[in-house]
Formats: sequence, structure tokens, C-alpha cells
Amino acid sequence: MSAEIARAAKGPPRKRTNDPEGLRNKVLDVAEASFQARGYHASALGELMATAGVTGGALHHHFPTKKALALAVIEERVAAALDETWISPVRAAGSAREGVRAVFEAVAAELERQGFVRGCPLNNLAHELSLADPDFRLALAGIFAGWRQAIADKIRADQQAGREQGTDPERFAALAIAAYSGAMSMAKTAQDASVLRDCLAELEGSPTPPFGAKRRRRILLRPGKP
Amino acid sequence: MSAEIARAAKGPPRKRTNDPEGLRNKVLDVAEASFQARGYHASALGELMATAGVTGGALHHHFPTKKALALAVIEERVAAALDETWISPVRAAGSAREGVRAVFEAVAAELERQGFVRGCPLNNLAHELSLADPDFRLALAGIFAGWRQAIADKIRADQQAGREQGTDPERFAALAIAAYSGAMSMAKTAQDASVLRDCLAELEGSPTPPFGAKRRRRILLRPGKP
DNA sequence: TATAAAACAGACCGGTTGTCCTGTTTTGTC
DNA sequence: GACAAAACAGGACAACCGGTCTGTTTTATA
Repeated sequence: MSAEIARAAKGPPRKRTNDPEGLRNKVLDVAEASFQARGYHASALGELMATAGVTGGALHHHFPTKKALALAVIEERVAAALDETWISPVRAAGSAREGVRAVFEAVAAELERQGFVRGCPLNNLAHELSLADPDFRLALAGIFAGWRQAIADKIRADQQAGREQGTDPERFAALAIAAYSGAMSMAKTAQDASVLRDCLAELEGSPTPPFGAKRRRRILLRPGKP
Repeated sequence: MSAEIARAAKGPPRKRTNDPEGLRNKVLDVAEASFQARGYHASALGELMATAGVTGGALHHHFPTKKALALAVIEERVAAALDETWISPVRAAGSAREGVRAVFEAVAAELERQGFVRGCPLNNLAHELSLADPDFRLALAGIFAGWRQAIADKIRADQQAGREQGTDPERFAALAIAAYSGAMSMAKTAQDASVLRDCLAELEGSPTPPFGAKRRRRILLRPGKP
């Protein structure tokens, strides 16, 4: 038994410091990671409490039900993650196509660096929860809609600058998101991020690589066991 | 209480007819539907047994564990469903692009007819189970690989006939699958199949529809409650 | 028809899960 | 400092889940 635990167990009743926001964030952190790694149904609140170092009373005070916790993860964390990885970079890019390309490459590079593909948080939860509960579905659909609109808006901005005249903004956004989502699904299942680059290359219509050129095969599968 | 139940409950010990294959198929039917509608973890074996009209002993005889049942669903049913909806039509089509287009349209039409989007069986399970268990992941990855190879092979056949000279078979297949998977994910979350047509149109580079043309919005959401 | 194996019936159990409930402590407010 | 509300502690519990177990019936084989 570690000294810390022993002290906590045998020491005199220590002072407690209330930090509702901090505790809430800690729970959200652990829940986000657990939902991403194991999914909603496979995540047990007991283990979540133990990992976060939170008691049942505290958890129930901030999130009355498991559903409420998941809804908070979706609306706060998943949406924010998508903003950071997709929406902001696309907005900041020189054009919509450049933005999409940059995101694809950045994600592929990050996955190869990590050596493990956990999949897209939004798609992971969307698949598991869309049919399970209307509230889940609506929350997830809203995030998808915002994603699509951000890309479509970027195309429209390009068009106002005289570019992308032959492009339909909504269609382009739909395909970009679908290609990314589907590629992540394949990458997660195969534990190989190279399919992201394949999809990007085909999406951009880049020339076929010379015959006989070895296709780099990134062997991943180095499960991060914390 | 229905007459049937009363008879079954009070009548003399009736004859039993062993039908291992039929019973196995019935269980597989119900499991496939339940996994598709609710996912693996949310599917309880108890309800599955009740729906299929099968006792615990019989279920355990054919499928020792829940995992074994899921593996059978994946290897037999999910693979077969993909063969029927994707691989066979693509092989039978005049070209790879025609095949992909036909599948997209057929699925979109079917979804609109059904009035409900349950999502792609393969992707549904892939998202939930890929990280949960290596056996699941390998089985699912194999199906993805076969899917991709079938499309790539069709491109190669086109190339031997003098077409698609500038197309990379593997990349084309990857994007076709990713676009479909991702579009199904969005369609399932939004309960709107129109995104499938959007992705197909963009994938084929079809001309932008005239400005002001109403985008047909298929309102779905007619959950099949059996 | 004898017999062994396969097919099936149905109860049982240990473990887990999400939620609830009753207290206690901290914190903001007058 | 009084006091009410918020924040937190921690146990209890009922429902449920998946797996196991024993026993019975059917079926294939000889």
C-alpha cells in the first residue's frame, strides 16, 4: 500500500477543498477518454469514478445520470475537439481545399506518431448512440451539421474570391466529411493510417504513382496502455 | 393470455423436433438485427433468447459465449450482406465507376423507401468492436480488405479493357468505401439519406445544380417498431 | 433395438451496473 | 456567526447480465 493511500486512509479527517468546476472537468476528461477508447455502453461508471478519483456522490451531483454525462461529453468535449482539429484549421486555411488537405495530413501524421488509431470521437459515438436515444442523436447531428457548414462556408468564401466556381459547397463539404469519417473508420479497424493518405490523394485527383513504387505500409498497433 | 401460449404452457409434453441448423440461423437472424439496431454491448442475450424463442441451453450449445455469437454474425452475416449489396453488384456492373454509382443509388433509394437509416452493419460493428477485442478487429478488417480488393480488382479489369488508365485502383477503392461509410454515418445520425446522393454527385464530379434549385430534403424518421 | 452423441430445456449463480439515499462538510450570504 | 444552499462522501440496493450446470429428449449409427 502506497504511503499516499495509507495517509489518506489512516490520517485524521483532512480538510476538503470544494472545486466543483475542477471536479467536473476531471470527470469529463476521464469520461471523454473512456468513451473514446471503449465506447459508451462498455464504460462503467464505477471504473470511471476510480480513475477520476471521484466519489459516487460527487459524480451524481454533477451528472445525475450516465446519459447526462454522455450528453455533456458530446456537447462540450466532442464538439470542441472537432473545432480544434477541423473547423478552426479550415477557417484559417488559404482555401477550403487547402484546409481539408492540411487536416487530412495533420491527422495522418499524428496517428502515425501515436502509433495507434482510436478513431474519430464524433463518429465513434454517433455509431453507437444515434439509434439509442433521440437526445443523443440530435446532439450528434448538430455537430455534424456545424462541421459541414464550416466547410461549405469556406467554399463560398473561395467563390466570392473568384475560385471554385464549379463547386457545390454543400456537396463538397459532404464528401470531405464522409471521406474523412470513412477513412478513419477503416484506419481504426485496420490500425493503419495510410488509408487516410490514399483517400486524400484520390480526393485531390493526384497522379497515379509510378508502377512498381512500393506503397508504404505503416504497421501500427502499439496500444497505449496507461 | 393467447390460446397458443396457454396450450404451450398447459398442454401435455409435446414432441420436440431437433433442427440445429434452423435454430442456429434463427439465432443468427435475431442477433444480426439486434446488433444492427442496438449494437453489441446494448444487446442482451436474455432478450435475444426471448425474441428468437430459444432457451439458454440451446443458445449455449451453438454459441458458447456472446463473443462467439458476434464473431459468427460478423463472419457469416455481415460479410454476406456486404457481398450482396456491394461486391456482387460491382462485379456485375459494366465498370467500376458504374458499379459504385449503382450501389450508392440503390442504397439511397432503399433507405428512402424504408424511411429509416440503420447504418452500415460493418461500420456499426467496426466502430464498437475494433478496439474492444483483437479477434473482432481482425475479422472486421478482413471484410474491409475484401471489399476494397473487389473494387480495386474491378478497376484493374477496366484498365485491361483500356479504360481508367489514370486511376490508381487501391486509392479509388479506398475513397469509394470511405465516402460510402462516412455518408452512411452522417445519414444515420441525421436520419436523412440525401447525403448519400450528395457524396455520389461530388464523387463523380457532376455539374453544380442551377442556383436556386430546391435541394430535396428527405425527412425520414419512421422508426420501425416491430 | 441398444447406445452414444448431439440437441435442447431450464434453473441457478456470482458479479456488475446504474441509481438512489442519507449524512456530512464546505461555501456563500446576510 | 447564523443559516441555507451547494458540494461532496459513501454505502445500499434492486435489476440485470453472461455464463455454468444438470438433466432430458431427440437422433444417428450399428
